[in-house]
Amino acid sequence: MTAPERGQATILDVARLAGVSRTTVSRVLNEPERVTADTLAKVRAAADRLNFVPSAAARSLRNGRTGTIALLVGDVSQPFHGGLAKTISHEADDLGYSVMLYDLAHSETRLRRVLEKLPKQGVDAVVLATADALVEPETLQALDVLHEHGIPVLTTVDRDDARHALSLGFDYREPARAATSAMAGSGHGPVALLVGTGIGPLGRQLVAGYLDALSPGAPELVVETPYDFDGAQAAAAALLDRASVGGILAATVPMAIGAIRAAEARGLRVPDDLVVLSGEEVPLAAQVRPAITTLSAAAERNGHAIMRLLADALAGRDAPRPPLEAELVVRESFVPAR
Amino acid sequence: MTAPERGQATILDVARLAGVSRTTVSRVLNEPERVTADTLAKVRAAADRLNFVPSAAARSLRNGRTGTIALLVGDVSQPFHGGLAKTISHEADDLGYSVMLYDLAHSETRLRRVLEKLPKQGVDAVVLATADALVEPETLQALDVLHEHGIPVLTTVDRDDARHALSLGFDYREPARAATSAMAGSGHGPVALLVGTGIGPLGRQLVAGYLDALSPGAPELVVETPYDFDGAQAAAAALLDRASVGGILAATVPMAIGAIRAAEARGLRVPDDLVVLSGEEVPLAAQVRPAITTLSAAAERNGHAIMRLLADALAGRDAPRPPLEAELVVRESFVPAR
DNA sequence: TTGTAGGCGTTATCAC
DNA sequence: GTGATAACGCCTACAA
Repeated sequence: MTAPERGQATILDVARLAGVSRTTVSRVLNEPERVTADTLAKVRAAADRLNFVPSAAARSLRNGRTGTIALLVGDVSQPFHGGLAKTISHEADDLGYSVMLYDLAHSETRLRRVLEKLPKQGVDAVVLATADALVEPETLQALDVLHEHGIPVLTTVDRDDARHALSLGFDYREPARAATSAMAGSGHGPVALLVGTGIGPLGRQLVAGYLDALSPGAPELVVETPYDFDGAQAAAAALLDRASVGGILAATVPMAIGAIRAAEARGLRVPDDLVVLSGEEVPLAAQVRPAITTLSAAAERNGHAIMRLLADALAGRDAPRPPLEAELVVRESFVPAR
Repeated sequence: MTAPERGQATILDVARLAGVSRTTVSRVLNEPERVTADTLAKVRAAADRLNFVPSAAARSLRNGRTGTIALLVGDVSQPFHGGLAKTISHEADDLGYSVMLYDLAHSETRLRRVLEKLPKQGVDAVVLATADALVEPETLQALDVLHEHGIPVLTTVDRDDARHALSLGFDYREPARAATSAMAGSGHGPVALLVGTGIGPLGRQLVAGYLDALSPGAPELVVETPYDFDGAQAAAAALLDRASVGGILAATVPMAIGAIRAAEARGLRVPDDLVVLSGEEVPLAAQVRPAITTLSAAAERNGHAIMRLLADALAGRDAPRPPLEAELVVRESFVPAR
């Protein structure tokens, strides 16, 4: 009974029990083909018997990699982010990686604190899944530090503020233009845009596309609201009180729901009196009434694309950006004329 | 220019640049009070200049703890789990811990694979946030291994299947009984129960409470469905086709929404023809129409309670279970008579 | 107050 | 095909 001291059995315990050297045990773990079938069996048996599990700490100390990626997300409790987290968790698992989750609560302070502790945490890559703007110089500097440490950073939305970051190369400007234009063409009246406070990179694209679509003389109705139901509901209520609005393009599905509830509270029916469109596609959009017409990429597709990019980055390959295209998923809240 | 080789600067680089020993640098990091103000400044300056960050790998190899907790969740894209993940992420951060996220997709195979790799990943604690049943012996064995390694496991719902696991000590049986009874008393007709497939520990509590409330002769309408909107919608549709139902108690909010949509598709109005109640409280419940009346603890409260338990477990303290009480949040889908 | 030295568990290099 | 040995970066007795 070569009892391992207490707690973990180490590679040495296994070696002793199997009557071989540490090196051989290590080989069985990492290059089983370079070892005799006989010793292989012996070692495996010993490892099993001792419930041996190699120490991740020792391993990463030795070879520099941790097998971990960090997922920084604006707010996991929002449906799009939740779906993204789910997909990324699964795909990371397939790639043999684990995922560290950091919920930012849309706070740049929080983001900065996380970014600053990441190099020390030791992650192999970072996925930055937020549409929030990065304004503080310290945040950018923290990103630079990650880059210096050779840790790739991927973003789910194109952003010029995050230097060195890889992104999907997807631009919402044209989709937003087309959507705004279609809503304006539905004859309900002026179209408004609901974007997150601080207007991040995604918001800027939406605003640009929205402005592109505005016919001369049409009012510019761009409203900033917190990224959730409550914020959007309040903002939409205020908007509807002060302006005549026939269509609302909301960045997220919860924001679209908020806008719809605000409209309903004012006796407006969707889509009869007012049409509504969301910039993200999540299952929830089909589950509410009226079901929400959405635009562009779903969380799963985003997640897949990001993870492919990530796999390439981790393997040191040059990443060919998969073209992501926006499509309109027509439901009840807005049915474009055709 | 004491250039650190390439990549990371180590404690030794800092020591050299500051003209002190490694020990002193380490002390500056861990026991700053035991060091002269002068050397403290010198070392801090050097560390700053080199962008030094201590290696988490080396640290945990040395002292055995990783500063990481694993969060295993049935499906993060579901609102309750998303909210839980958010809360736990924030609280863990406050405690100085990082969170590894593992989405189980309600698959026990996945769960087992994760559990088996956890000791090797090196986490300080595990939060098991799923209501799914644990049936395979390998799963239980994997839990035992964690226990042997001294890694505490916390669950969000009381379960007798997970040996050694700490849980909140909250039982849904009585709340489920009261809710069923109230719905039955509303005079709409027989009450049905929608629970997740496989009926896990939470489901068993709901079923028990449901059965408690059934008056003699009332039909037992317990339906198992996947834990999401689609599954519940289909199950509710089938149920409504084969039985006369006046009330539905659904385990989750998405399931309740699915039931409501199925009812609507059959021309039934909620709550006029049919009342609906959900066993979990999430913001979404207030955002849909009809807004859903819910029962018992919210994700944040659960998250807080779990993290308090966790903090105690990690500190080796005996954990006093905070009493969690179920409350009814009355919205549109069911207004109890009073 | 500060420095010296040894070891945490693993893998890579080099011999045999 | 297998084994000895030296790191990886940090912490902590123990000594000075």
